[in-house]
Amino acid sequence: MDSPNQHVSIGFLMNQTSRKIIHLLMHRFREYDVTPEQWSVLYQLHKGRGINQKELARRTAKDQPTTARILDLLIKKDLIQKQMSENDRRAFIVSLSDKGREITEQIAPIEESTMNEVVAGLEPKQIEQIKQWLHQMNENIDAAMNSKE
Amino acid sequence: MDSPNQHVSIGFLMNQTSRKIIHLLMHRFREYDVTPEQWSVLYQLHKGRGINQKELARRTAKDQPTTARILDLLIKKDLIQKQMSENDRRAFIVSLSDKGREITEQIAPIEESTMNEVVAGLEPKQIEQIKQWLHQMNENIDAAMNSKE
DNA sequence: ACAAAATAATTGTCATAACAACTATAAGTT
DNA sequence: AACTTATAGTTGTTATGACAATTATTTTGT
Repeated sequence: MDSPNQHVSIGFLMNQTSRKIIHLLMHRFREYDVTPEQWSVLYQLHKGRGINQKELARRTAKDQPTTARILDLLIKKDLIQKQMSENDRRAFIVSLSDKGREITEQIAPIEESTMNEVVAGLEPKQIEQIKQWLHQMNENIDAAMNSKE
Repeated sequence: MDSPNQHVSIGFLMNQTSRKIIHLLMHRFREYDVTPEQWSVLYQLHKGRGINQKELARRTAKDQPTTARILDLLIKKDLIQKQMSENDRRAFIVSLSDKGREITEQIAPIEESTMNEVVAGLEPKQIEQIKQWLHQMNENIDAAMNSKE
């Protein structure tokens, strides 16, 4: 706990904090045998129906292979199912199983209260401010990636 | 680019931003055949001499197995070397090779300018503010992990 | 001094993530 | 319609990260 915070790069700190959040969520979700990344997929499926894998990958900000592998695990656990799209035989529509819906609804409040613990001591306005700055950084990164390549 | 930023959890956003930063750095470092995580190890070795693996793991905020595996890769690339500690025959002292030092010094300004691009549009005071809030979250998470387990 | 506990490092396993290559299907172009 | 290009999804490879178990050494407690 020396925390020489001033001399640490913001990139390093963000990476560290992000990993710690995932780590904490993993602990809190452990009894449901669902990881935070798996939960982010379940959560998107709970919010919006009739989504194919590509769209799901976009909404969870993962690439398609990563999404496909998470879906494999979720199918093994009987939390979701895939059905072939009627319009496009290349695509699959992914949806929650009954068990998946049940678990998602159980985990949602745990995720919410855990994230409240993470941002304890910060005002709602400050949290909105961080989000706005993070969004700005995201745009900067997109611009940097596009300019150089 | 729909960016419905208000409805996205701060955990999700931080994770996404953090991954994008790593992704951008990876591109910028690619010609040196060094990943951002490998670079964080090289950087710590450049800052402080005579460090063993455990201490290096602490300073890079990685666990020991992850650190050991990164070191294996860096040894294969001839960027570092390990020597047995004289005081403690369980431990190894890790240090940069000449090639490692050279590459580290070449990459350092690239990392710095890339991170400047990432935070473009943010005032130094705002960046300090974010770091402080991130630090606060880190402490909250540590407290949460310790209380529950 | 000796047994027990702690510590430094490694190895194995699984999940996530990026990237490239591939298959199958769809959309476009002529 | 045939040919080309684009798209949805999968699979393989490598790196990172968490965790558990193991080995070798050191420290502690008596």
